[in-house]
Amino acid sequence: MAGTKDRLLDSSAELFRRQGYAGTGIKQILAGAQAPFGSLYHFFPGGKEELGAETIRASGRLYIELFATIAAQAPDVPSAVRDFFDGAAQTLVETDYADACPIATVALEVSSTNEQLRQACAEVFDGWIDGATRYFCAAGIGARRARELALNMLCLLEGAFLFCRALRSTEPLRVAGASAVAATRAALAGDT
Amino acid sequence: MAGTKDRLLDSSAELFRRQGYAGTGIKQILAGAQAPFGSLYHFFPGGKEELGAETIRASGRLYIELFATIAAQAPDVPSAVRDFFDGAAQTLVETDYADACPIATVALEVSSTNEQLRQACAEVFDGWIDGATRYFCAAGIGARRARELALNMLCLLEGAFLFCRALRSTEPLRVAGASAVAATRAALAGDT
DNA sequence: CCCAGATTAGATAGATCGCTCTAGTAGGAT
DNA sequence: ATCCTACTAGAGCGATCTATCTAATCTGGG
Repeated sequence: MAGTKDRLLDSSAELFRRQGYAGTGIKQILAGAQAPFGSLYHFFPGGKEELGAETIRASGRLYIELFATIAAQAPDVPSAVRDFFDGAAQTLVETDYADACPIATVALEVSSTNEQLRQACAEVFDGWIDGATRYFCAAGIGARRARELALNMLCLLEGAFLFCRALRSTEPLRVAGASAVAATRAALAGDT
Repeated sequence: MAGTKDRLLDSSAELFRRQGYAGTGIKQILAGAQAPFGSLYHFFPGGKEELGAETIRASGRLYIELFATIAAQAPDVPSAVRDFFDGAAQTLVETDYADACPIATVALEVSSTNEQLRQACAEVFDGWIDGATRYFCAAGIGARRARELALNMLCLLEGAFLFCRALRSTEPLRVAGASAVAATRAALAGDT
């Protein structure tokens, strides 16, 4: 069995992405992790807020790794983008439209209410944007164009997640994915 | 002074978009509306949930009207899209990155936890997608293409809102807006 | 003027919140 | 064997949550 600290992070990550930060109680996190009350404050003396910040950063790292794994298996860059969107749609259906972006729900909740958590989200998002930009740069796209493509892809993905979850449909993700793939191809072809 | 019911809806709309549904307390809503406790349960016997559902629908209607107002003043369709994104960025800066999408925060929170509120969000989103699709159709874009364009524009907008708020930057909105305008032009030109 | 319905006003109930506290156990180092 | 640190365990605190309740106060029609 994984260590208690990891179980706490896993439990809170799953609950935060589904019902947000404010909507998730400490006791619910502990029940999910099968951990006693004392353990939480042993590993996270800062309480819920510290657990939240660490959960956000850990979830962000995991999501980068997911993209890297998919990209490594794809034959080319547009295929990687397509596979990433397809995989997201599949996960969405498999989890009854619960598991989309690991931190978007929390990010919107805390952006205007909790500076520490907002910064954790900002760090994760910056890492995603930089990572995607470098990935596109490595494929031969110019730096400026690569960053725009990265931002467009991520905006399309996050927006589609929002609509898919509320509408209980994968249509937004399919349309946005097709658009992201087309934009990637255009950038690779050097179109202005 | 506006009626108490409207003040309650306005107050909750402002608070929900900034800190979400679970993160907003009834007392906070009442303080914002300068209304007594009894009034809330007089106008909304269903309590917080009924107020939430009505707030979501009212906010959704207002946002459609905002787009219609901007579109009516724009000389052509791409300009309307551009002005909408520009206006969103301006509002974001003016409100210290607080006022973005009126219901996205709530939508992500409730999509997996509260079926009644999820449905209210779904209705609003459906209305936005249909409205934008009809707008693009009226400009001469084929029905299927118009719906894809509408979804892409809305996904870009919502995703950009998320990143802008967390990163405290308008860059995502500017990049996404440029992309939406380009997609609109391409659709109008009949490109495949 | 008076009555009835609409609305205001806020005390309070009962549950749940995040968190602190003390006490206990497990396991390795010496 | 003992001791020390790491961790487990959960009772309980004060605060806050949503919601209910009763009473007071408007306001328009007869």
